[in-house]
Amino acid sequence: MAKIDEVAKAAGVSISTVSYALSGKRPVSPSTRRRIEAAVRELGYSPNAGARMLAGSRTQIFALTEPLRTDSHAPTHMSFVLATAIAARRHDYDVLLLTDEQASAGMGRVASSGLVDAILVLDVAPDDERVALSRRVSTPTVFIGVPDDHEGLVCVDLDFESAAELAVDRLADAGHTRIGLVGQPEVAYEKSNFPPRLRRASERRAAERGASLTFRASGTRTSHAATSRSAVSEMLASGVTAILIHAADDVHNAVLAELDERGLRVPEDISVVSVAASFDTSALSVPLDVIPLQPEPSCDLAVALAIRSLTDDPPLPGLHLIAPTLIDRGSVAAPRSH
Amino acid sequence: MAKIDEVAKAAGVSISTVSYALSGKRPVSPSTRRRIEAAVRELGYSPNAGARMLAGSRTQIFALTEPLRTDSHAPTHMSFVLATAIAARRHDYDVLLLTDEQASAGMGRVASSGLVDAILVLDVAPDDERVALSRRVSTPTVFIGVPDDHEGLVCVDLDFESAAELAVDRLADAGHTRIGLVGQPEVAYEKSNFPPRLRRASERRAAERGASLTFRASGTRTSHAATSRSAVSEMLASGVTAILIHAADDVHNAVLAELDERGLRVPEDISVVSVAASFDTSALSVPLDVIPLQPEPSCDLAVALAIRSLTDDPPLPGLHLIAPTLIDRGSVAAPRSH
DNA sequence: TTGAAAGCGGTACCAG
DNA sequence: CTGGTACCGCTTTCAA
Repeated sequence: MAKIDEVAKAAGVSISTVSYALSGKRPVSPSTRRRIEAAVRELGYSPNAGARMLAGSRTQIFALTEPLRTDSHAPTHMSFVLATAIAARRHDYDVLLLTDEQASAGMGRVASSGLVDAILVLDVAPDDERVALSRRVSTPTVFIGVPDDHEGLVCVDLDFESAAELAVDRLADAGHTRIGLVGQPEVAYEKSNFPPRLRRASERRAAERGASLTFRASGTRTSHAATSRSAVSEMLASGVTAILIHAADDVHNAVLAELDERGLRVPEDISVVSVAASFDTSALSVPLDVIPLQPEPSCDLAVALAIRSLTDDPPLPGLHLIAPTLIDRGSVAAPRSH
Repeated sequence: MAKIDEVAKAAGVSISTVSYALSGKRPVSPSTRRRIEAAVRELGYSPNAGARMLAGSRTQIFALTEPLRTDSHAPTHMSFVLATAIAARRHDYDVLLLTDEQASAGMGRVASSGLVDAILVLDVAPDDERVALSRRVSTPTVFIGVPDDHEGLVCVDLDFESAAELAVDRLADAGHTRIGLVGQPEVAYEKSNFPPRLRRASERRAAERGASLTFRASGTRTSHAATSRSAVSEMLASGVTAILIHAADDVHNAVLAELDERGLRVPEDISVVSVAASFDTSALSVPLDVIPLQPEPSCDLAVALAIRSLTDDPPLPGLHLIAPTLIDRGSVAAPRSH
């Protein structure tokens, strides 16, 4: 709770010198710098946040808006929140949590009160109402996810289209012509932005490669296991030789359990690839080839863009997509010739 | 981005009158108040956060510290974070997320920079390092959870001891003398504060009621299902007629699946009670009697205490425990006489 | 019931 | 390389 003038006195310098020594915005001789640093340490000085905001016009705070949708996968969601907070801290930013109260009023509030320097938008819906809001406020906004109408917005995300193509190609290259896609719960295809993107791109690519693609959603939250197992049954019955999974870990477990129960080995009898999984697929009963969905790259980039949008060289609006990578764990092989 | 002096001019009053009209800390005549409110609306005025902090010395921000422990149950954790944020907003407070970077340095930082008015501590460990920190800083701190050494701290939590007693009594009253407790994963008994509290209290109460209590942890995150099912098997083998579950939803499912597979009906053949569940037990295949662990009461109280600790009548240090309630869903009956 | 003005604790410009 | 000081925008005493 010491103030800057006390530090100045203790170090025998002026207030401005202390300020500059701390911000580094002006050269300070090594000797005075040392004295100042010593004084800072002695007094446990830490600049007052409010004063800094007022004088500086940088708050060092980002808002993170997240709708409290009950259907979004909590562990995945949390990992994005954490990754964002950590990325922000690396750049000396704190994160203010906005849980989308009444119609994202929070966004307007923090923007117009100058509480935050930028806004990060998480868990984006296809028709997200925060899109309109972000266009109204002057506070720079970065979307982590891609809404349908993203004109003029800065959006960061995994390139789900490429991820889908990569996955389909992987199977097609191995010779598969009948592919099954076990997807997210139905609701995710309406409320979330990336499941439809991944599904459409998979279907498109499969067609391009001359393969058939059978899609099945993975039921509701409580019926994951049962729904996914019956989806697998149907797929097998229709001659599918390879399965793509875009779903939570429990669905993966259910699919693998079903295959196991039928005595089907991976990859000898059937190939399996996990797309955009946000958990560790090597911990499954059968390690799966995966194109991981990692929070870090997206969140790091989002933070970087937010910071850059505070400079005189702001990022261009548009999609900043992260290239997917495929991790080979040996769960893909050529289809059984029969 | 309008400023207070513009509002004052527009309303034809002084700056101070605008300030008072908005804060309500001084009577303002209805007519001027109306003019001011109109001006505020016209200009879209919203007081600058930094200036307010500096002049007022209230930031209207709470810090929420959460360690990024990988073993804590994400959905439960998130529901506490959300409940806290919502409770805070109801009192015009925003929440700053501190993800326990290097040794809770964040707590010290936000405290000494005066960025927040109070600190809320989540996901408390028995030997939480944040306890020592909270004693060092002058910023009021409220723990949601009870660390081993909680002297002088303000702690809020469900009364897990009473919850355990309530659950055991429920079964004992029905005539059960052999009770099984399917608990959390092992790690939770070291890293988290409430599982041991619940376990100890259950054992104590069972002893008081002349019943035996067999405890089994529910394995690691990935082996929930298998471990819990074998736990149930062993318990049944040792003559248990009632099961207490203190675990996540998948463990509940596993236990019920195991019972079902053995042809045991609830409650005719075996009684089951869920303790401190943070999900809806009525959605299980068999609706279970439950003593719910709800985030809202704890988080609301924590926020209320934080606010009160900013007044001249701060809350007394100590445990603020929330009384548990039992919801009867018909999963308990008298043991089968054989 | 209202106004004037002194801070709150920094930042950054203008001098030296 | 260092000092003096005018703000930043609001809250709150002190006066009227």
